[in-house]
Amino acid sequence: MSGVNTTFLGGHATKSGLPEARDRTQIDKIIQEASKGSKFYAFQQRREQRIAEKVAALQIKKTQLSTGYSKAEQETRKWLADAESRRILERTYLHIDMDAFFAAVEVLRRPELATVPMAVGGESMLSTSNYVARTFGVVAAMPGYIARKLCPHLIIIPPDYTAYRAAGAKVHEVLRSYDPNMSSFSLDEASLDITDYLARSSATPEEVTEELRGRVLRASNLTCSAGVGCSRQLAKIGSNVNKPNGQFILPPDPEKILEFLKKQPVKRINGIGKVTAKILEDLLKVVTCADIISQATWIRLLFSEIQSEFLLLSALGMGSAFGDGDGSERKSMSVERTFKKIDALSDMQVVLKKLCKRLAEDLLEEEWAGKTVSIKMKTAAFDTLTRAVTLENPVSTDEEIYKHASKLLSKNKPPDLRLLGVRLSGLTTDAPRYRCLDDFAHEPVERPSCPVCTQSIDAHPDDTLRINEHIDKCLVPQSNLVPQSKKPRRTLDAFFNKSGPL
DNA sequence: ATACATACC
DNA sequence: TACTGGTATGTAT
Repeated sequence: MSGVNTTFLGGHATKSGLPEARDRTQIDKIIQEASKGSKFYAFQQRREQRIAEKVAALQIKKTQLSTGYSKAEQETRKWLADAESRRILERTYLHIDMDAFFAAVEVLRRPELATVPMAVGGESMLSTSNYVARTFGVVAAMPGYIARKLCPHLIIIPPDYTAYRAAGAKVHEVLRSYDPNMSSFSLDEASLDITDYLARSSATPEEVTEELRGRVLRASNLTCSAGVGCSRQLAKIGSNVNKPNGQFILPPDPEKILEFLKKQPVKRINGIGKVTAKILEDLLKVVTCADIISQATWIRLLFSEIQSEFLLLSALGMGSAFGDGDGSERKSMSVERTFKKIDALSDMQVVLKKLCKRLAEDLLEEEWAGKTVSIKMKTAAFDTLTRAVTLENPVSTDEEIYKHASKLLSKNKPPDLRLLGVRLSGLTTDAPRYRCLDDFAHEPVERPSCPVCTQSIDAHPDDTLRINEHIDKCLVPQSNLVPQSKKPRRTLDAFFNKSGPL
């Protein structure tokens, strides 16, 4: 093993293929040189080692299971036939992927950037690059300083999310006219169910997609690529086929679908990343979706049921891709920051406090509270540690979150850190508005007492509005006209702030 | 419930 | 000099 695979160094170009000014080996060499000797490089080496061990363990498992293979093969055949019989071809999905989105928005403002290598991001990380930069091997998720080694003339533009949001909103508006329930994964990608639209319009999917892309272009001055298929997953894979500024229509025909997937590398499947792709290749020589089918028995024998079912269904083009379902509620909220290495607990606490404040602000905006507080620590060597506590009652203020987070930190303080994060999960919306009046009437409760006048307040302990009204009156006795805070919790928080840490 | 790993943009 | 941040989910314990 000569060095870390550049796929693990942020250099991989699984993105759309343009002719490259430099060939792949040359690019890989430059990335290697730029990374060698860094802590990050060492970390990736350890990571690759771990993956190699995992593959070795699976290889042993494979030899041990070889006697049961033929029986398992019968079952696999049955499983595949059964799955095939349930294929759904009736709905039509369209996946939209904006071309080099952030970079394209920047080009709108500064057209001269269209013809020079340019990327959006910072010295430590790039979000995207334009197509000129890609010919140098400069891609998203690559550190800016490495990108400069590949392309010394690269122009790096700091991101302007406000502009991207505005551009994204224009695009979404167009998309919603094709599917009002359109779900967008991010600013630059969206999945539409266009079955109803097609039924109404009597135009072909090709025509509708051309028209849609034309409308997106006119509304935003941005180009996009589109894929159409009978599942969201297929539509998404298809959107990559004729990128940029192109489209691909996959007919709802099982034979055409399988023929299309045959050539697709497994890495194209949403949910298969570089680790899974490497394990599949090293263990079973699986590279394409067709390989998944031909190795289906081993996949079922060696991987978990969830994992193998996902892989096989995906390879058949029947995967229920992410976003297929609900689109549901948020499950957690978190904040994390990377910084120059720190060693002292007190410095860590200062950062942690800021993170908690930020998290509390974000929580307040959507009125969430949560029962599980977690912290995430990344050492200077890039090892990640997480620690969590689950509480009796949901919390939402920075003081409460910090109280638990800092306990977790001091109990587990690593020698050094390059990143800290706080997360709140087990979320509930903390407003008492879902309680009906009956709850208040029947529950025997203790009256809360006022921290100012120390008298008991004639209100339920959850009734922060009335409690705050009372406290406000005590705090400002000369005024009868107490302006009602829209966010009652704030008043109480402000009152107790003095006793909080820092 | 907790820790860790993988994935996506 | 320098390798993100936010969210979800799968796996193992």
